[in-house]
Amino acid sequence: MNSVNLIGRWTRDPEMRFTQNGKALTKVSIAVNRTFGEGADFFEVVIWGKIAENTAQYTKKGSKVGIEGRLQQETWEKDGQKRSKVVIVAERVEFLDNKNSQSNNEIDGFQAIDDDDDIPF
Amino acid sequence: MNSVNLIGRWTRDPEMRFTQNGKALTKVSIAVNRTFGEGADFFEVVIWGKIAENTAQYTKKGSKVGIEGRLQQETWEKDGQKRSKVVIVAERVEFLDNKNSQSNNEIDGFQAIDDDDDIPF
Amino acid sequence: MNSVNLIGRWTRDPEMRFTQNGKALTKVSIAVNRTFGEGADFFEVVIWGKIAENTAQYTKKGSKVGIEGRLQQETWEKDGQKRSKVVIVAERVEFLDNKNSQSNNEIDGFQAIDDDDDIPF
Amino acid sequence: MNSVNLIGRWTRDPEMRFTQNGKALTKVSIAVNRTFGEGADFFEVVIWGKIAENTAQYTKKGSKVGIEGRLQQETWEKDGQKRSKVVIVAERVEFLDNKNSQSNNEIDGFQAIDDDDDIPF
DNA sequence: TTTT
DNA sequence: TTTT
Repeated sequence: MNSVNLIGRWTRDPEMRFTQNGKALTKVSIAVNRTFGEGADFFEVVIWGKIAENTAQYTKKGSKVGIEGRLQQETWEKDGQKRSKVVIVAERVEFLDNKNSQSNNEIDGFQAIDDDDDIPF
Repeated sequence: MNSVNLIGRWTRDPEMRFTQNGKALTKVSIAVNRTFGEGADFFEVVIWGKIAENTAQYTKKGSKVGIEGRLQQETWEKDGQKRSKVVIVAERVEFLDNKNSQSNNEIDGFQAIDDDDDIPF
Repeated sequence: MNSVNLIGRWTRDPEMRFTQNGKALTKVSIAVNRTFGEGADFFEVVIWGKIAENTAQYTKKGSKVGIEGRLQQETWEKDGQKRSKVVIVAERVEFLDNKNSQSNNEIDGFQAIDDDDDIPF
Repeated sequence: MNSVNLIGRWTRDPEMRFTQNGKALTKVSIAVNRTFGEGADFFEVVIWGKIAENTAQYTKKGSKVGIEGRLQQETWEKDGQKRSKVVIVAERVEFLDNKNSQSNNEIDGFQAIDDDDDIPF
């Protein structure tokens, strides 16, 4: 079992690229406010596939999102030394902003929740 | 282990009362939209203590919230028959609405996320 | 967002059948012990596909499992009255028993954790 | 919202100390097997208070546990450079081993699940 | 209806 | 009984 749930805001614009296999990969980082008003924690988020594309297209720095995913340890070498860090692989991303939100029918794989009264859900 | 995380909207105004022990108890129900735009699921939510008071005071029918909690089975008797249902005991409630959101410093036990554009990211 | 994580034991043997579409569907219920030793909560669990088959094959009444999934509201009519209940749709099931545990290579879609003493930690 | 749920095994003995405030603090790391049998991810875990004491006393390297908690970013300076890493602050720890498991009445704050048939639950 |  |  490996399950993570967060609500926060992107601290920068999501950056999407396509891997050699043609799969979309978006990287972004999230600020999660602490419960008792003392600052935030910042985590790196990795998103694959259609959700990666939607996130890059419909959200930006400052966007509020809810994410469901799992923790992953990324490892690499630098100067002959093994390094590692923890990232969140998001398997679902939910737009929580007014401006950016879209209907579920328009954006595949997203669950948008709107605040505007004039949007025809 | 017993952990639940939801984002949705209250389907009615939260109803708060105080138990005989003087502890605040709020009951409300939440609509959680499904991932692929086909309707919603509706769950009952129970909240205790200071968070119960804040929820009753600062949210209402239609308010968007994120909740962390656990599943609980409530049992009772009706017409001599045992009945039971599943409710969510919310241990944290996060306001996700513009209108209702307050700073973490103002509302004890809540993590509010503002939609203002002046966030220092 | 709709995410549930539980650890508990099946209170009865998992019952599997195939739907008209040929998809495996397993129903079972789980007992989740409360944190402070005062009894348990009982929830219904629904599992689809290959995981449904594996659960039916490799677990039974009393088996200890960890499950990741989501809450779902089931509705039906009885005596002309609308009835509804909450079930957990398990998207991952992890075997936590010695006897039943199998390697990840043997059972597709499962993450088994063995109790053997020869783990290379 | 910031919620993490993991099942895995300690990769080393939990190390407990008391902070200047007299609060118990246990550090340990966990190996979480991946879903499809390809290795594991390793995360650092921090535990406070009574649960920290129980974890240090009743579990050891190789112990299987379920943890509920939250993600936290730890930051420090090294060689004048800001460094940071992600750790899991465990708010609940559930013993999943036969050998180590104890009844809920004996160990405060733990939910133990036994595999032995001869333990009088 | 309930697991250990 | 249901939110947007």
